[in-house]
Amino acid sequence: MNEKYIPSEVEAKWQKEWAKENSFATEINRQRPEYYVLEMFPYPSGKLHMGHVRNYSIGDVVARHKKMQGYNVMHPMGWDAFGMPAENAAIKHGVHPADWTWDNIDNMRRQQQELGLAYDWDREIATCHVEYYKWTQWMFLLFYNKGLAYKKKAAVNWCTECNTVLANEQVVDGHCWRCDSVVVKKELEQWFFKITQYADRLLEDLQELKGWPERVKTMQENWIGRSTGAEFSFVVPEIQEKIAVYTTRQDTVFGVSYVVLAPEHPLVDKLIAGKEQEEAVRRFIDRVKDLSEISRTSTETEKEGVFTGGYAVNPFTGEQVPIWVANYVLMEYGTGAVMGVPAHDQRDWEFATKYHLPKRLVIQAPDNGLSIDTITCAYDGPGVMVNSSDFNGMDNEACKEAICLWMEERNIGKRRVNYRLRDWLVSRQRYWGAPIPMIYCDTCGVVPVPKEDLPVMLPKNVSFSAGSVSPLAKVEEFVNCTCPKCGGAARRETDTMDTFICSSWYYFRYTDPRNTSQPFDSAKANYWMPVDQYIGGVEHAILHLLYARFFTKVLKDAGLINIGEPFKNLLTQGMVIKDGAKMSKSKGNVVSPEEIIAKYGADTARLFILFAAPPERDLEWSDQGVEGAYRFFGRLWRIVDHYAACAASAEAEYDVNSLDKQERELRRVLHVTIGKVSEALGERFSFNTAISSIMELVNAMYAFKEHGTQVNSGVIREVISALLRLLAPFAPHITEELWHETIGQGSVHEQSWPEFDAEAVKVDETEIVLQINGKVRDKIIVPVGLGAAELEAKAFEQEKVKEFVAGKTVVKVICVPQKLVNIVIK
RNA sequence: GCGGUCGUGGCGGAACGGCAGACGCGCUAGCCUCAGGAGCUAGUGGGAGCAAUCUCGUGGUGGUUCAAAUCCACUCGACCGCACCA
Repeated sequence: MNEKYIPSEVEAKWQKEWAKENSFATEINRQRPEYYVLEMFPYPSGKLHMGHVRNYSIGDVVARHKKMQGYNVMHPMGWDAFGMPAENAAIKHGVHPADWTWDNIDNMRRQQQELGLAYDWDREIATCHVEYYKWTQWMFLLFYNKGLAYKKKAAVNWCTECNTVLANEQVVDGHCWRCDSVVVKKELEQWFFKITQYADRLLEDLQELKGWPERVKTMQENWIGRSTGAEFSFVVPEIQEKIAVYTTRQDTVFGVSYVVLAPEHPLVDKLIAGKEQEEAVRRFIDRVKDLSEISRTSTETEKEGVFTGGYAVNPFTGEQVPIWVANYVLMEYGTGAVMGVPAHDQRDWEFATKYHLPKRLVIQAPDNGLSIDTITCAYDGPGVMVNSSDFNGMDNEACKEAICLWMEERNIGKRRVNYRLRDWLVSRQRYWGAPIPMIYCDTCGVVPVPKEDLPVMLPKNVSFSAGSVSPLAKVEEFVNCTCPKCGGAARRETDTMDTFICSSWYYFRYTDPRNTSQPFDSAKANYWMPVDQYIGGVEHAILHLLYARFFTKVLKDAGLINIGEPFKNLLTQGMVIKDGAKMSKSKGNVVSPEEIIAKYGADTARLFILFAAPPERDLEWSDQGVEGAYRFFGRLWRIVDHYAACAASAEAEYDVNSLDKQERELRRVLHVTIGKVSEALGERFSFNTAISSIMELVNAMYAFKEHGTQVNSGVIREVISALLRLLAPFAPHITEELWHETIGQGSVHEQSWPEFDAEAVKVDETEIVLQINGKVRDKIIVPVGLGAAELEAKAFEQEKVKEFVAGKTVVKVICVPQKLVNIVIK
């Protein structure tokens, strides 16, 4: 065995070997429990970054550990390969997006292999492959046929840099999630998926997700934004129209002093036509529309509005109230119109104060302390109804219900549930995506491409230039087609799909990646799904993770699968940070995985990343920490080298009773370690503590080595065998090499997980802490299993205890066997 | 404003309510060495003391408990998400 640890030699050697064996290919096997571990597949940007390394290292440990535990593990990898950067590269450098993408995939796959990641490469997929996007198109048709895909004209988010529309989820603080440039509103006709139809189930089923971080569930909950209230209408007699309003505070209807419309509200025109206010209202609306989305919806922005000149009738009181238009009312939420109750809504309060609109108190606080003349802000607490006709005296919460009944009886309104969630805008005016399989025919209208005609191939010969027209629109051969219904001349849809559609079902495709007749076989999907452990960044909390849940529910309803949630357990890994900031080119603080692997090897890179912080927390990069991980492997190598011959020559079976004290102690530490590592890799995924206990075991081996030359080779073999198996999921290469140098047969990765021997960790004596009034004053060594009474007696025999107790009264004695004695004195 | 997460040595981080600081980094000393930015061994929270030992210490203030980093209340700070959502 080589005396020195040379990672490059060891790693190259085993990577070659593993590739030859295709060791991580999996098939359905009903003899063993299945386990599906998945890392979010990457966009093939060209190179792996440390975030990827962290993501895949975590997944790899889980996969390898579960396999050693006897699970039938599926651990696949693939490519989220459609998307903007490929197209930008085409515009900038004249490379075709397809060539650019496939080259990048090759490079990143090579890097993953250099990390020693245990993937089933037979299942590799790429969403830009025609055999994949054919089924993405099939999915689109499924949604269309279920009435879940539709086209509508709406004010949509437009990224000026990407030259395409974006879904609401993809706009972050008014900026594009990918390129960070400002997003503007544009009135366009676009394709949508009806995710709002699933809003309730997406919300309710969050409760099922016991294995998801609270944070992610809350974010989804916020995003869906369910609220319950009522909808009813104010009649506007002069134009014979009704203004519907949505409110969660139907208990305050008697306090309405005005109605406000969003500037975009369709009734505004009719209402102001011919009035003296018309000019002023139009000027106001034009000004508000010019404001960016961010400033328009900011809480900082001052509430502004204008009177329309019109009046509406409050159906509860018969009163006429003025109708205003104001910037703080959003057309997209509720009905685009709200009732103004200044006394009980802070926004209305501010608005009414500014424009001298009347305020009426309709809920009195429990202490009777509210008077409309003295309060200085809206009261939104609980209380008793006042100034509310028949509802006076009622508790306001109960009143909410009573008002609903009253409305429903008279048929003037109803209960309503509202969501913040909007439908998912799925069309994109870009080339590098899956073409939307729709055809426009002058005679037949919108016609879906028949499933048997799929795929709608993405043409290769396209000219790329920056601009707002989808490149596909300029490809005559693509656009012109025949109508599948009437056979007449027709045009293809030239938009492609949001790449989040591609990534919404890829985890199903892994279960049956080469199927040519359907997206996947249901039996296979049902065998593997749901994903037992999903791992990825938290940035997808309400993007990919919400879309994927939506897709899963639709596929379930379509009878394709029998599960309602795709990801049983979710681990959101933290970012990799350097000098306090996320690694990024612009900050110049990037450490490339390539560099680290070349210098220290993949095992070191993996070990450092897993050891430096718990997986869900941010990880501060430390070059010295990397050195430390490397040093540990050197230490491991030398100690195993020292005992290699001894271990290799030993029999696997030996008499545990023949061990001397030091050997017993070493064996005890081994089994303590097995226990700790097993526990740490169980539910908790605290890889850092798992590694620290393995380090302690190695330290114990060095301590043992100090003690002499005569050793029982059996225990040495047991220790090395178990040590290498414990470490194998973290550092696959070095453990494989050392395994072959010592234990020998087969691959360490084909071995079973070490078994914990409870007998081995038993000790004869244990240390007991003696406390006086909760403070540690002494420690004694006592035989294990000493009862409380004996322990107490022993404690009082101690000189130190006697000193403390002398002249005092013993109030109480607490004995925790095996742990401590606490004597309370006064 | 609403919701979530989190505050522990010089640093990354450990601690089923039971010895705070495991493990690693850094630092110090000794050994080994021609040498070492290699390796091995030992030490390493602050303060006091020659020492045994004492004392303070997990953002802050209270509380529960024999016992609190851990549980509860309030508070301060950091980060994240949503935010004029009616």
